[in-house]
Amino acid sequence: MSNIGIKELAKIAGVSIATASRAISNPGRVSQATREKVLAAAKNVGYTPNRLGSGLRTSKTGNIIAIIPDVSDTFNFGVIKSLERAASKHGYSVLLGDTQGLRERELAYGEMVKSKQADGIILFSHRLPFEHDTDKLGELKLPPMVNSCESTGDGEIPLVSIDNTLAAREATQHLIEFGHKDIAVITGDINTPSSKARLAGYYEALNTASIEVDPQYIVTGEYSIESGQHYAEQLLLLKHRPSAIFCFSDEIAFGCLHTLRAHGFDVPNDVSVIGFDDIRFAKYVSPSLTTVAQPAEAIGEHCVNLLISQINKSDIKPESVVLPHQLIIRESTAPYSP
Amino acid sequence: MSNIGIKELAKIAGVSIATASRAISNPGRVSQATREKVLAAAKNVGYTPNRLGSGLRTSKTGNIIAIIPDVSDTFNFGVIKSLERAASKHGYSVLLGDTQGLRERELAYGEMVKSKQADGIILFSHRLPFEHDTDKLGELKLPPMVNSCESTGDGEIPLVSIDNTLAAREATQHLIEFGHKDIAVITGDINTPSSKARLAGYYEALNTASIEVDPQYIVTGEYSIESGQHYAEQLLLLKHRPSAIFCFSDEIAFGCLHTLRAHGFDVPNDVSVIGFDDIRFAKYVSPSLTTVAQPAEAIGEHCVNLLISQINKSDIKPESVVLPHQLIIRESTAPYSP
DNA sequence: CACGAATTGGAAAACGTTTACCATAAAGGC
DNA sequence: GCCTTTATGGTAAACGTTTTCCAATTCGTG
Repeated sequence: MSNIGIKELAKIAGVSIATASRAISNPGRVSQATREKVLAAAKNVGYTPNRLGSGLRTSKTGNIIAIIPDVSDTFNFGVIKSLERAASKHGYSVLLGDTQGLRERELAYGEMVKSKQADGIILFSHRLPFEHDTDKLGELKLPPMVNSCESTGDGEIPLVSIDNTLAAREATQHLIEFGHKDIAVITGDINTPSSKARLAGYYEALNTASIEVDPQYIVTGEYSIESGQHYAEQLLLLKHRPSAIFCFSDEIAFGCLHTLRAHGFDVPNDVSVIGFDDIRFAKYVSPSLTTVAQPAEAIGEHCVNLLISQINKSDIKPESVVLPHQLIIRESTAPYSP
Repeated sequence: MSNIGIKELAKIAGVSIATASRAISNPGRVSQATREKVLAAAKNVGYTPNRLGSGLRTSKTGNIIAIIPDVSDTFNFGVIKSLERAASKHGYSVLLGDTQGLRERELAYGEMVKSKQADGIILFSHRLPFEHDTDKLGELKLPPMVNSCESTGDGEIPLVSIDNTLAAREATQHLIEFGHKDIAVITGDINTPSSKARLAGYYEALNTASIEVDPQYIVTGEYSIESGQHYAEQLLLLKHRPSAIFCFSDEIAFGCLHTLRAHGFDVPNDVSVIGFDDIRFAKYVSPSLTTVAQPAEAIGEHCVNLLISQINKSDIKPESVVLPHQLIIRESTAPYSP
């Protein structure tokens, strides 16, 4: 069982333990010949460096922890996949931290950098995973960290996201251009910056078109199918029903479509529905979903790059990056027909 | 920056370094009073044990690596989520290992136990992530490992799954009971044990009902929407079209539904479609999908339990566990109408 | 009050690696 | 052949923890 260590490897390769280490890790002032000799020996005897040993010495783990309120959200998942791929390209691994919205678990995952289980954090939430007094936030010594899609809003943590306000405005404008005036929204958790920003975009579009906002048409929900299912019903109960519904995520839209269908409404002829995210299933449902595409892949990549640059030189706080979105028009939206 | 260590903690708490350690970690022959004293001091000064240090000493990382061919498969994802939750309940974290089907990456992730980045492996694939000669498999000293849903088939690794053959037989029988005789299947990757087993179940059902198997109706695909989309077309091109299609995953079924719809076929009146997995979206698509539910949550939990029991006593090879499935009849299947 | 049991202290080894320091050896340029 | 690079060897300290070994102390109970 006892695995071979670098000491034995050195002996077998016929070099000193110092050169063996130099040959395995990079910082190599080792001749090409000896490096090959060592590597060959390592392969031969099946030597694999013990990361705990090297980590203890270098204070690096090679892990990144992704802290996510809900891992099974399909959009988030796309980002995670891309995260994993990008991380592994740089020699990092991704730890999954599904908080289920529980503060206790947020804190536990937030500790992982301090406890040297990870070198940095990619945060999918607007809540900082640390205990802190809101007034003296500046005093908090933050570990390397990047916000994905949701911002903590303190300006300390670089954010990778699209321009949610603009995207939502465009989505709303699309409906307006189709002649809709009674446009409802079902938001995600209204505490999230993404939902707030999208709501702002919705207002902007209505204002620009001089359409009065009917507060009844604004329903604050959650980012989930069930939420879409439930709040769509609420909208159908209104005396004056909306002719279009802007859902702040595709999952909400799916629930919404389901409810509409269940009550005999035809989409898009009776009601137009537009989603947000462009998850994998959006184009396969019936009717296929008009939605705002977010570049999940690029988001993941940028998060990793920004995080690693912080890990390498901790004094640097990289700039936030705004990635392009795209309105994708499919079958679930149609011109208004009275 | 310099974090406090257990030495300083001991001094602050006014105890010896030995008792401090005993108080923090469990194996506690420490009085309740001193334990509390130490814990209070730890909380006070913000002490968090360095996992690299303790890991190096105990040879435990507290990590589990999940090796998965395709992380974004929605069903797998459900298992992963449950994995994460169960693992964290036991103090473990989950590392994500998306191999994208690449041997190179499989091997890299397989090494992680040896390199002490993880204590055990949960494998979502039938391919062993190690270099080995197929003939002397027994010589391979396997790390703690559990198979999720797919088996490597060597009997060395406990498997957590449903009875795929039985489940597929029941699904096929459901179609037969609806009067269908021309029943096609679109399989997943036919190299996977799950697809093989499901195909066997399909045969069994047809044989039992004395229905002759038409090889044209058996299409070997992949577990993906695109595959379903593509191979459904192939089935539609047959001179004598099937009246029902059994898809070996819900994603395949989604693609299949999409193609059928695109070509003007009505589901279930023209063609019945049945899926497999019961992913979250299955009941929300239109028509809602008849499918075989797999207990993703229970699968994840059992995987973790089996793995941890191996980690704790490595001489034990736990038994495989077969979990119950359930045929869920929704709208996408209907009695045969000529 | 005495005696066994339970708890704590002190010191140090061990886990496996990287790296700094210095010495030595080989290689190359003049 | 001398001198400067360059490559390597040897040794040892450090990273932070757990744990062992004893010895010393306190505690509870009769």
